Amino acid sequence: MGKKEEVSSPHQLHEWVQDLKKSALRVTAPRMTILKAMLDCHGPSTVEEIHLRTKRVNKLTKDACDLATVYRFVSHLEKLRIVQRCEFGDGMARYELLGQHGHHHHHVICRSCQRIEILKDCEIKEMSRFAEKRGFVQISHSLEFSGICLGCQKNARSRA
Amino acid sequence: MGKKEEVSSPHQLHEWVQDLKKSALRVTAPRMTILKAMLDCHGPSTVEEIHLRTKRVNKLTKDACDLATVYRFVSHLEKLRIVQRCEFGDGMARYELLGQHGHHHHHVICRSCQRIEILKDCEIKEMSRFAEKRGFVQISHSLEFSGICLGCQKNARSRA
DNA sequence: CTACCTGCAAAGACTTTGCACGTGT
DNA sequence: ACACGTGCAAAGTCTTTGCAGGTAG
Repeated sequence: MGKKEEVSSPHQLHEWVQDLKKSALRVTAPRMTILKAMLDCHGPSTVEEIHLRTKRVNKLTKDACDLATVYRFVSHLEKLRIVQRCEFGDGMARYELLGQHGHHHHHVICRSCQRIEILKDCEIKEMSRFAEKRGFVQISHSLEFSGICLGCQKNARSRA
Repeated sequence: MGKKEEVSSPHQLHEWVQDLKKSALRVTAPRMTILKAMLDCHGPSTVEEIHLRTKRVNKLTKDACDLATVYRFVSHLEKLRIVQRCEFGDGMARYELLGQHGHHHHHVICRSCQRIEILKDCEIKEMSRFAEKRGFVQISHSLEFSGICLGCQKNARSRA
């Protein structure tokens, strides 16, 4: 009511359908439901949460699809850069639609209730302050980079 | 040979023994071996890697202790802030001694060979450049904060 | 002597995989 | 038609836990 609902869902959906087709991925009922479920999730969600939402989105009492299907599909969506995978160190991956809050952003999670909030700024000190302003205490963070190192680049070249 | 070996291991060990005693944790053979094994690991290591090193450190052919013992002990070490836990999003936690390279630092991991390098600077742009200078390509990063949110602080107070 | 620690084995949690059947294109 | 997607169940990883016997303080 007071909150803005996700806008342009139909538009978003249509765009994703194009992305799937471009990548030779098929547009199926379970996949559409998963996309709708993810639109319905506000923020990074575990595969199980997404799976639960497929039930709700379809207004069904039984699951809209198998949990394995969600796992397989979010993995595709990650490669297509439609979702980003987030790790909070609590043993399960979370997936979040990109484009909802701009590309490549980060989060604060409450170690007690697991609620996740979004940080828009991308400067580490700014972001830390952001979390403080929201009243968080005992703030810690983890920052890890990944890439392909020199050695592996050379190996790849010599294999080619 | 060319590289500096870990200095003051005996001193380090003695310090940790004091930390354990202060926390009413017992000083046992398996625990000493795990600490030595961690000193022998240069950088963040998985529990399995640490476990393997306990064999080598003791020059034994059989395991110096059970894998479960390593899990239980590193968890203690984390609470004592003797080690820090790192997550690289590949499904297993890594543990690294603090104090070896200064407190609270971050890493680059090669997505291909899993080799981990240490980043000393703590400014995100600087760090990204650091990884580039080392020849990494396709660099991405993940940054997540955690803390205790306002709601949970209030709940904790009202429960007290 | 007592509380804590350990090894062993089993269970748990999340995720991946194999396979036969179904379905987009 | 045929490759791709799906459900189901089983297996795979990493990690945690229960318990009986052992040990530090």
